[in-house]
Amino acid sequence: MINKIRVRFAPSPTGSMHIGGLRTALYNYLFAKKNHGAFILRIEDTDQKRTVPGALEEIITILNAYGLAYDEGPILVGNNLEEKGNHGPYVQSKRLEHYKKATKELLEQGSAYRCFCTTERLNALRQSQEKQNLPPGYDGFCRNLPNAEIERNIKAGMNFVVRFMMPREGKTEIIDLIRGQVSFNHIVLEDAVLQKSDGFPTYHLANVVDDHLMEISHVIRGEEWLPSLPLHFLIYKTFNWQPPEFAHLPLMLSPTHKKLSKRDGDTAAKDYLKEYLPNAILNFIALLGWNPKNNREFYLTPDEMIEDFEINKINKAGAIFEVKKLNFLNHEHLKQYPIGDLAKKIDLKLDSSELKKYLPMALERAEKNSDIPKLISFLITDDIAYKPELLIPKDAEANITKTNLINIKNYLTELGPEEWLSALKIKEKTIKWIKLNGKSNQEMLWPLRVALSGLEKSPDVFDIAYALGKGKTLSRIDNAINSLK
RNA sequence: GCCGCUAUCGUCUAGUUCGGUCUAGGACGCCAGGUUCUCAUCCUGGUAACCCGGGUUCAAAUCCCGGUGGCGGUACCA
Repeated sequence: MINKIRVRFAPSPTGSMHIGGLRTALYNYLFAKKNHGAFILRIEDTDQKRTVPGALEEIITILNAYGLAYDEGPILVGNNLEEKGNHGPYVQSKRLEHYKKATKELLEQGSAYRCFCTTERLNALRQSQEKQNLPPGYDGFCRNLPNAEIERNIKAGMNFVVRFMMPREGKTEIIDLIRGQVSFNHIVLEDAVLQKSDGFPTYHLANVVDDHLMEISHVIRGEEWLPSLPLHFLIYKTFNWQPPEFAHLPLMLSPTHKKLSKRDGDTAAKDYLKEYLPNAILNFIALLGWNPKNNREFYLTPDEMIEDFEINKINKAGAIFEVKKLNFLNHEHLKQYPIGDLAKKIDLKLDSSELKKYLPMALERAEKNSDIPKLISFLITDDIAYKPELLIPKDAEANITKTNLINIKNYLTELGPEEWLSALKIKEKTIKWIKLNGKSNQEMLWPLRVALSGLEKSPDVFDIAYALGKGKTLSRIDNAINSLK
């Protein structure tokens, strides 16, 4: 029987969660759900110096905000950090004894060794290798120290790291779920540090030990880890552990083809929440590097992606993060978002009847969330400032326009309450009336629309009139008439 | 430099496993036309790509060889 599918998202709490990290989390989530497995959050904070206070809390908050629920990992209960799941703790700094034990075992079986080399020696070594164009890496100086010397050094209180005893020949070949077979010659691999002199493990050791202990079946992570894959694989082998399956995701690149960085705009997953709907962002980044067989482009929620998701349909090459498509997708998502929720999200202080009238006009046009308040502001304010000349249609004259507006006002005043019940009713009646008077839509409707909106470009004139209601409509026309000399 | 990964329209991609149905399809963007009082929506059409050079073959985006470009790694960071 096949073991249960278990995947993890394992960020470091070293700052704001990157949008690329969010995509890694998404793919892990989709893979887990697709296979009825577990999605686990693990925090990799083995580097004490780089750990940022509050970053862990932000990771949890962000994952929640995007709706990527995990089955196990640290959770926030109020302001308190707790955990769920029975493979914890899920924060690496609380798992030190596991790594210590692993290191000890490796040392005892001779698969790792203590290295007493100083930073100075290591730097000098690197420099000379660079000068000679040699492959960089540790030269194995401490690889075969006599036991007596090791004892002496330890007794003398010398600092040491623990290095992996990398085989000097052969190669490691691994099937990556996305890339197929990848292979690495051992000879160019160095004896990587497994345990730092402060007693903390490096990523390499901690990630292998934890993935094993947490029974992770598939490691889905960024391509930047591919070069250290053979090391990880060999560590599993050394322990005689069953290695998980691996999938290395392509990177997300900036429009300048570089790794996505601050210079290219927002990189933090939380920044996008300001301008875009979470599901629109997820829709966008999911398709950046993955595409379903059916070529579907629109997913209202991540859960709609689950059925279509196939990990081997993820692309190998890096994808450029082009925000134009995100704008388009956000527009599509906006149109389908429940109006009440949306009002809450962008903090619109309007009652529900106003929302029902106003929002559809904005949603037809908005790409970013912040476009919405801008698009309906002319409806809310009583102070619409515009140049009177704007009222006059192309090739028309001021006095005629003024007369037209007066006629429209009189006509609308007469219009009964049953016509004011919908934009469509107002429209049908008004279009007939204009025709009956031998006028063109342009000479009548343009001034009306500007009078009501104050804008050169705006939503449909009848939508506006209906949203404004009879009273406001008439008073805005009055203002327009008065502004024309 | 060394190691690894990678390469189809401006961008995201389909097609590459099993060579012909690909004068390379879709989406975004952009352009034009239609609908329309303006904008947006909607509809129609257009724009634009197989990294380069050899080879195999009746036939190559697809197979082989050799280049080149891009990205990643090269830490007691992850």
